[in-house]
Amino acid sequence: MAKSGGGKAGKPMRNQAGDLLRSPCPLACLLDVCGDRWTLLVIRDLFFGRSRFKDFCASPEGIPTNILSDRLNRLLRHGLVEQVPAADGTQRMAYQLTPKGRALGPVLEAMRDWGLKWEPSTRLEMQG
Amino acid sequence: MAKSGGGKAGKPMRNQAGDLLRSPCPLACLLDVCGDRWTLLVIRDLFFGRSRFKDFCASPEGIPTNILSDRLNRLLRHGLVEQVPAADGTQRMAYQLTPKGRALGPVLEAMRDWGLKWEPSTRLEMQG
DNA sequence: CATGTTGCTTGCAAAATGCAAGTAAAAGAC
DNA sequence: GTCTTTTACTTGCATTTTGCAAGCAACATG
Repeated sequence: MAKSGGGKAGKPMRNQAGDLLRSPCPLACLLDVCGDRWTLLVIRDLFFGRSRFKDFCASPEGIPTNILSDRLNRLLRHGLVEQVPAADGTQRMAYQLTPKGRALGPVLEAMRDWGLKWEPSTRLEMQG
Repeated sequence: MAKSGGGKAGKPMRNQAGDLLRSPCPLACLLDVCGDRWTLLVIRDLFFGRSRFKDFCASPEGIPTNILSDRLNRLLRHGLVEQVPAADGTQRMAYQLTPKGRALGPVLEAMRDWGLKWEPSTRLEMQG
């Protein structure tokens, strides 16, 4: 019997961060970056204009700080997020979406719309 | 100092499957159902017309069978997938999307479009 | 009935997660 | 400048999830 999984031939494909792809499927590739319970919530917060570590921590879901640190680094590595000097005049750095990260807008909108329609206990909050 | 995370008051909110919500955010709610590296690939396969356990196993990403079993049960529990008698005349059951599951179409499309645009090593395959 | 296929479950090692605590640089108060 | 607080993390560790291989029972096929 032929092996079912894995790329069948040629050189192994990699995403923009250099990680091996499970398959050439664009969906699978995105899931390797954002396929967990936290990453898209950080991206949501970035869309809401939040830009600092503490801001992400303050979101109602309560992401653990070690997870947040890991996810921000992954997003930096994959080029969805970049760091810039904070706008408040301090020495701190702020996180913001790159064009590649902002391009997830339609994904977040579609997911939000699904939730609002099919999970009645959800609602939009006044955040951002 | 006020606690940053968690629902602040009232009764705990739950999704349609009865699980506690991390927050009222529709995005967070969807991620509690589909927020991992495999679930949306199963849903993708269902959109492609695949309906049997072995079909999902045969996808190029190679989902482990215990994970597949767990994810199918979760999707059943949340009402995104249902089981019906298989169309091939045998005694077996087939999985198929409910309207709630099919409503994820726009999410998958947006994710696919993102991957095709921003991860050049991905492509649509002739599957389905 | 013998053999292969399908749809799982089980066992277990490895990895990821979640929580609390610790830390160091920067900012603000005095 | 010194003291205190805030910010942005890291570390340790217990718990949970994942991934792989194997096992197995119901069904299908010849």
